[in-house]
Amino acid sequence: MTIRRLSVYTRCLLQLEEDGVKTVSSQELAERFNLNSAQVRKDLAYFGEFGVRGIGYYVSGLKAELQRILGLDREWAVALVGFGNLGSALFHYKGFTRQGFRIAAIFDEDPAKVAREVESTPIFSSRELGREIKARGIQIAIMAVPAEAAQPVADLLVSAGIRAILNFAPARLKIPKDVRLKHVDLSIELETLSFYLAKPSSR
Amino acid sequence: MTIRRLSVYTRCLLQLEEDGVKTVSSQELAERFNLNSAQVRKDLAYFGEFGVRGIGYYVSGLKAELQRILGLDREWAVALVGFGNLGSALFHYKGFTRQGFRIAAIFDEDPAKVAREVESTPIFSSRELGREIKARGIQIAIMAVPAEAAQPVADLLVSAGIRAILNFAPARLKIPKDVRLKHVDLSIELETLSFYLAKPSSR
DNA sequence: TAGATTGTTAATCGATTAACAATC
DNA sequence: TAGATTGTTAATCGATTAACAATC
Repeated sequence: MTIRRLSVYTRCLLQLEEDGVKTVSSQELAERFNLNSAQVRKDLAYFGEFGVRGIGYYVSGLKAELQRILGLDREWAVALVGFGNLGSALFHYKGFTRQGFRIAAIFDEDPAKVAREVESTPIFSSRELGREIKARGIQIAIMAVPAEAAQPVADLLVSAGIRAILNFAPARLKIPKDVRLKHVDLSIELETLSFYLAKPSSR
Repeated sequence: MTIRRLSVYTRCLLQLEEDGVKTVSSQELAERFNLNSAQVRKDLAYFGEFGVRGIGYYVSGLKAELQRILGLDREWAVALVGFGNLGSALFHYKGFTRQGFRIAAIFDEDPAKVAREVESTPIFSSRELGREIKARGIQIAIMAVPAEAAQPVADLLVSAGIRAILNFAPARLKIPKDVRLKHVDLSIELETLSFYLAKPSSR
């Protein structure tokens, strides 16, 4: 939860920096997100003393610190698995690149696509997944495969040593307990939304 | 958090039903997800008494109950805002439809796209957003617009009375406090992943 | 020095877990 | 009846908030 909030603060600091704001207090940050100022201070103090008493936090400095903590100060090599309609769009999507996630290799089953290149990014067969992931130092995978392929592909990624998955397939991945792998199932986010609408009165 | 877990249980029950399993205990469910069986029982009991003492839960019955609670027993009319590369792929993506999210209208700025149809789904100008959303009973929007368009589009959606947004734009939406609107910013999920990799030793 | 705001300790709140009577 | 497992109460744990000394 703290990490989620750090991500939110970072976005806000980027905006403040653009607006030319030099310093910001925990109170000001808290108000923007309906949080308690003590919580903001605690979140920030957890990773070091970034603030200045009587002043607050220097926007640029704090932003840089948070980006470093979140791993947004570097580029991540990403594998895109599944190069159909969705995969192709995600490849061209600027959103990932913008945050430092560079698609270093594409994987697909379709022999017609394999061994070709898109904007100088190579497309491999899923059979080559393990080798290429290691060779290219890829730690994150974006999955855009059909639901039925989701679990087999996830298993492949696990044995290739991938460490994080953003899963667009409408299936919940089952990852062995002993594997240190963080994954986000997009479909769960959607289901959460529908609950909110189905039960407008509660929470 | 309970809702997130209900979503996970539902997916598991679907699988169990396919496998022909008739009943399941809180203990069995808990083991699958590294949860405590008391927590599973509490999650389920919160919405009614679905279990049978000495037996457990009937898979089919519980699945149906959870789907109802999550609003997955009906179809939701969804607006797709932004029909570029990503928007177009999301439109053809089976994942949303599969879970009952039907794209009822598309919105885009590009005059070349407006007033056309894709697979009998009409494309409107963003100016028509308010009218069409009301006319079609749309409550959920999927945003696939450029980062700089994200906030203005979100504001439009808010005034059109939309109640949930799945945001693919790499920007964190700012929603007025008095508006009851639930939104998921996909980019925050990504940033959470990178943190996990940047700090492998902690938490 | 006076005012502001941090970092942190202690108090509060909420969520998770253990334990068990109820009951199939 | 004996065994299993629920729903729920009480105990525990962790996260949020209030309060305040430290300090710019």
